[in-house]
Amino acid sequence: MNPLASPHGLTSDQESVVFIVDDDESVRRALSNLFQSVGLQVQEFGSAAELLHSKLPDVASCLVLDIRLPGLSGLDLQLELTRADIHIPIIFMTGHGDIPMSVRAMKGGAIDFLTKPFRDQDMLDSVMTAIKRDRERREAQKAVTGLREHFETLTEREREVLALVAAGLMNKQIAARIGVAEITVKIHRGRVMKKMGAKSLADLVRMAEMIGIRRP
Amino acid sequence: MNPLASPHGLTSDQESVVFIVDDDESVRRALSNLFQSVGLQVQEFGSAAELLHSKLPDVASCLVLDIRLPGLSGLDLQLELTRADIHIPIIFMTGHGDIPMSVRAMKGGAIDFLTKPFRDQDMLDSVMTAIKRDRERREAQKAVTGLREHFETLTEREREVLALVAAGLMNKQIAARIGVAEITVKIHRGRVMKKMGAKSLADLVRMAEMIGIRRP
DNA sequence: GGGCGAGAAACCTAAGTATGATTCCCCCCT
DNA sequence: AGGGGGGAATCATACTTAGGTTTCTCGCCC
Repeated sequence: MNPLASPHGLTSDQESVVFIVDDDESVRRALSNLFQSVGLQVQEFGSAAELLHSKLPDVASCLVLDIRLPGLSGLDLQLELTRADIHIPIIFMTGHGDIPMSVRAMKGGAIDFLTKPFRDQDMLDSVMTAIKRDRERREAQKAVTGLREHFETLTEREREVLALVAAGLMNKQIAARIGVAEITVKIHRGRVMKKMGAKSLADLVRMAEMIGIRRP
Repeated sequence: MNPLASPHGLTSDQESVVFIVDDDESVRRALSNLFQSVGLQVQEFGSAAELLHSKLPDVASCLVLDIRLPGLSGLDLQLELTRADIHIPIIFMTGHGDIPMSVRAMKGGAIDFLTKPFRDQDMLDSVMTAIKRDRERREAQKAVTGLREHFETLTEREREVLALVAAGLMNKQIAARIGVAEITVKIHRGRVMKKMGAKSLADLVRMAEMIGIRRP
């Protein structure tokens, strides 16, 4: 049997969690069962504050959120998370929502907005989509973060040289621009390549693009 | 007075059109007046088919679409346009919509989904956002298209060399890979630079990224 | 003192630019 | 049919410029 398959026969998405936020325990229980039945891990919260005060595991995940919550509403929570630069995909559900609410949620980047009662399969589809998106976002993020860490080890001069190299200037032009000898530029340049772990100039240019280095 | 300002005192967005699709002429008339009052150009259609059969001007624009239309519905039209790879921003309006409709529209990339009656200012805000987005999309598209045109002028060999150069290989490595002498690679490479209009290797690498050249 | 920036000298490799020549293939004209 | 032109690809030779490394030396500042 495929070791990646859950005991239920569906593939478990290697480390992924669904966070459920709903003040109704019976709803949480039902959703938990649903998600666990397909091999997903689950974590339950009774309010937005509860979720905000807990530290979320660093794995692909998504939020299943009731619009109406005690304290912060679901939409408020979405806004808070966005402001905190936490971009976990959100699936909203509601029994008494309206169109402006759903539009606001979707504009805010929500994956879906389900009206109760919804079909289990619809919820599962949305959760799977959300987790897939989160995994992709995390992978992209991880690459950029790694690059930024390398970038942090550069000295001011080296960053300056990196920017000019990535802009396509020749060593002698860079030297003239920053007022040093060409040989000095070569030395900085070599160190930049080593510190950034670039195996070629093409590599370095792509790295500069990824961490958003603007031409000076 | 600022030559970019319209006679109404609001800045006219240099060449931009709003396409209105609604089967109710009085609605179209009212919207036309609204948009023209802020210096926007307008084009009206009574049905989805009417719009699909007309050739749209090549300027920043957006669609204001009633959900309920004779023939193809607004959502159907959105789907058709997406399938035809036409990504003009869409603003929906409806008097009798529901949440699933709005969610479907937003998932499909709509800018907004307004319920009648809406405030004029809300519609104008959405239209401005939509046109701004379209202008940005067009500019990005134009750059890529220009690059692709240059790419089309390359011979097979030159494209091969371009891909390997962008991947960061040295001339001698490229030569070995494709089974020619290093000098030949240099010649191809020089021609690639000229034909693509790249002023530096960094330039060329970015171009390759933009037109989506995958490392072989 | 150690990290950082700057630089000199020497040396080597990589890249880029002619010039010329050959071959192959395709198309057009006589 | 035959001939010519031209684009494309290939390679050689020769030369110039750019890029990169190593070693060593200063000066500065914390």
